[in-house]
Amino acid sequence: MRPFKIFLKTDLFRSKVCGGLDFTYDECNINIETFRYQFDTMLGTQRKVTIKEVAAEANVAVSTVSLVINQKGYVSEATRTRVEAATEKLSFVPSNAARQLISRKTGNIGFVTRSDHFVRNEPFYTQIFLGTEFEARNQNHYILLSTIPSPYSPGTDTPRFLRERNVDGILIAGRVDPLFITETTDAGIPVVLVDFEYSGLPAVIIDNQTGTREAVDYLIAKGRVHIAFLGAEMDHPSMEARLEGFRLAISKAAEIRDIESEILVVDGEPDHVAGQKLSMQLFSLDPFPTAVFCVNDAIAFSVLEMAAERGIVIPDELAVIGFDDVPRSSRSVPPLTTIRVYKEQLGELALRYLSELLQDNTENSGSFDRGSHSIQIPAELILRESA
Amino acid sequence: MRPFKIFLKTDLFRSKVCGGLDFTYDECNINIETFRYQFDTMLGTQRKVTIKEVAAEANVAVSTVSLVINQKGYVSEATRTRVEAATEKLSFVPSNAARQLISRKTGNIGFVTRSDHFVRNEPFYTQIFLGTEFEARNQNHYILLSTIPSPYSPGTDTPRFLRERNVDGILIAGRVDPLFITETTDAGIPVVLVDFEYSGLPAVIIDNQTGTREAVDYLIAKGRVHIAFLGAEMDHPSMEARLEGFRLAISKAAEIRDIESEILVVDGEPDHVAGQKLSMQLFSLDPFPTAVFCVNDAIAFSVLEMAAERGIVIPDELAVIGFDDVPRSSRSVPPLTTIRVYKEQLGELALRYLSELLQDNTENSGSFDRGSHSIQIPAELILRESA
DNA sequence: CCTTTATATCGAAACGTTTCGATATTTTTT
DNA sequence: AAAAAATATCGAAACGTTTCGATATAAAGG
Repeated sequence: MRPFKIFLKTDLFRSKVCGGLDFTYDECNINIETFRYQFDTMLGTQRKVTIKEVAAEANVAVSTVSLVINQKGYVSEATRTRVEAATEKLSFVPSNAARQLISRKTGNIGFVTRSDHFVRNEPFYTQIFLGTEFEARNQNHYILLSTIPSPYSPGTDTPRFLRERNVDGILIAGRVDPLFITETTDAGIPVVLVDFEYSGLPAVIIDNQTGTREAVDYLIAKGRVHIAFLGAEMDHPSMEARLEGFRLAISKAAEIRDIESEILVVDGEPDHVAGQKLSMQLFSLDPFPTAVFCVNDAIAFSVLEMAAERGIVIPDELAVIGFDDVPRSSRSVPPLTTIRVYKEQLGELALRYLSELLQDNTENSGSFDRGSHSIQIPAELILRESA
Repeated sequence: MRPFKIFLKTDLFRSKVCGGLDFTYDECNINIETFRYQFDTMLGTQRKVTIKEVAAEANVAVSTVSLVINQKGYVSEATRTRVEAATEKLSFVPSNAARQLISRKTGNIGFVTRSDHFVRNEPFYTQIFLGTEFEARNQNHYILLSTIPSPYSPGTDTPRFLRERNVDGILIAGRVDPLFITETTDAGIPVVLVDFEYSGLPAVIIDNQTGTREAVDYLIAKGRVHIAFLGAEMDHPSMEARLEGFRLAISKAAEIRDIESEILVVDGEPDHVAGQKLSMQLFSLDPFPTAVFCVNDAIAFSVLEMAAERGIVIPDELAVIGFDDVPRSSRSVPPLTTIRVYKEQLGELALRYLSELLQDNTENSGSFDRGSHSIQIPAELILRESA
């Protein structure tokens, strides 16, 4: 809009500069942004196109362009299409940095999980992560991933995005050191837990209890009477719920008594090591059970392996059911009957939940979080050949 | 520095406002940033502390604070300590958004891998990712992860960070659709490939050939004469290199002839499906080999399983060597002798390489990339019980 | 026909940094 | 002793957006 003048010292330079442009030196009465854009492209200096160039191209003010791309306020149909054409033509993409700066939001969401969880053999948390990543695209968020060590020391191990306040909210997947959780909530950063619960914070979890109950009901319906329970890390809320589900299912079945002697648990992570210990205990049980519910697939695999070594026929002599439905479950020998957890969906839901929380936060700022809920998502019994 | 005045309409408001502050209404001759800071904290409106407040606290200009925290230019020892104290006191963290805006850099690095690679059973690429994540902290970068589908369609599947130019560089892990690679290079974004090579682009790869040669040399040294090679996806540069290493090792051994009949390959990913096909072929070989080199651990596991079914004793009747050293290798039966790939290190190195590239790019902008190299990192033969 | 309301557009300020001269002081060189 | 160079500090402009009035026109209401 505003006309401008260029003062060039030599004729040579003058011809050089204006030679590549759409207008001559004499008629430099042109929008300065258009000039800069042309000048830069002529020199090969590819600057990012900004809202200013779009505005110049569409012959409107920058504020109008802003209104168009954010779909706010009043804009006439005519200018809207004009601006959109300009945006398209110059292939304009708004600068994230500038937006962050003015909106005082980062648009980033942190995803935190324990490093040992993340690299373990079965890609459980990896799949959850991918679920959040997928949903993040819809919600126009970026995910920053950070793993934390298991005994966590605040300050030292603090993820960079937390230290630099470079996230709007944080997703915590799986059990982590409570010190980390309090560190983030103390920092005033909204948090949603995934596959874990802690002190009433918003969480997205699996309906462990119902899932387990269905599985055990199935075993009972198939006429199995001696059903063992193999568990580990029983102070984990999910594990507690699974045991609870187990007890509930058993207690409903009139024909079964004396449960406790068939509930086997060990300390530590429910991994293959625990699985081996538990299998040993299982196979020395007397009377020998006809079915076993394992608290996760890793333990079930151990049972399968050890049964194969001892020549115990599955499922005829022993029915085995796991939990999680990791990819390997479908190709174990025999394929494992297990409870499917929709991991991607878990991640998706968690992100959407957090996203909503952030929305609410800004709309009525400082409002109390209205009775933070746990969202439960159902798990599904998948029948394969081990039960 | 600049004195200011506040005009408050009522006495009540006047007392309210100044009541919580360190100074009275009469002596409002104070730095305005200090006032705002105090005022905000009084109201409980926790604004992020900015460089301005630090400057006010340390009684210097904002530019001086900037010089101190970036360790640039001339700053006297006295003011430096004063500024550092202020920074510490107010626990100031520079705003990423503002920095990005002015520096025209995002500080982000994209990590791209195929989704099926990322969620596969063995956390190979997950570990590479964690390596880059680790190094990213040192280099003050954030990692944005995105997976892409295997037949990739540019435009539709384009990761958001690429579309929005929200990364300074991209790391591509494992084989991806060439269309994606050209899309990023066309966009002028520096890229480093990890565990894959393509058209002379900078890459960080494993020394596949030497690794394989060492393994086969070891088998030969142990007196194995009939050595088979099980491979898949042989158009992959890494696989080619492994086969080349195999051939080189064999050709050096005078006592071995007729290799080709013992080189078995199938198409498609080198996963357990390929492993089963290859194992079938292997076990129908005549004369039956005394050792087998598998192009990765997944295939080796299949061999192990099928050997167990057929009662073939490992390593006595058949020595088995894999490649990758995934976590499961140490607990297979028998534990797998394999070639260890330092996955975290691979990721670390790739990030450092990319980081250097970015540095160079800005320093002498527009310079040609001086003979882009592939960095090879050595693999190590790990002796366990299968060979 | 005048007043209010809705629609349309714009300019300028703000967000929180970094960097580029400008200026002032001290030290070194001639 | 004067000139040049090094040191120290500062103010202002810039980065690319969004948002807040202001202003102008068109439509609606009395």
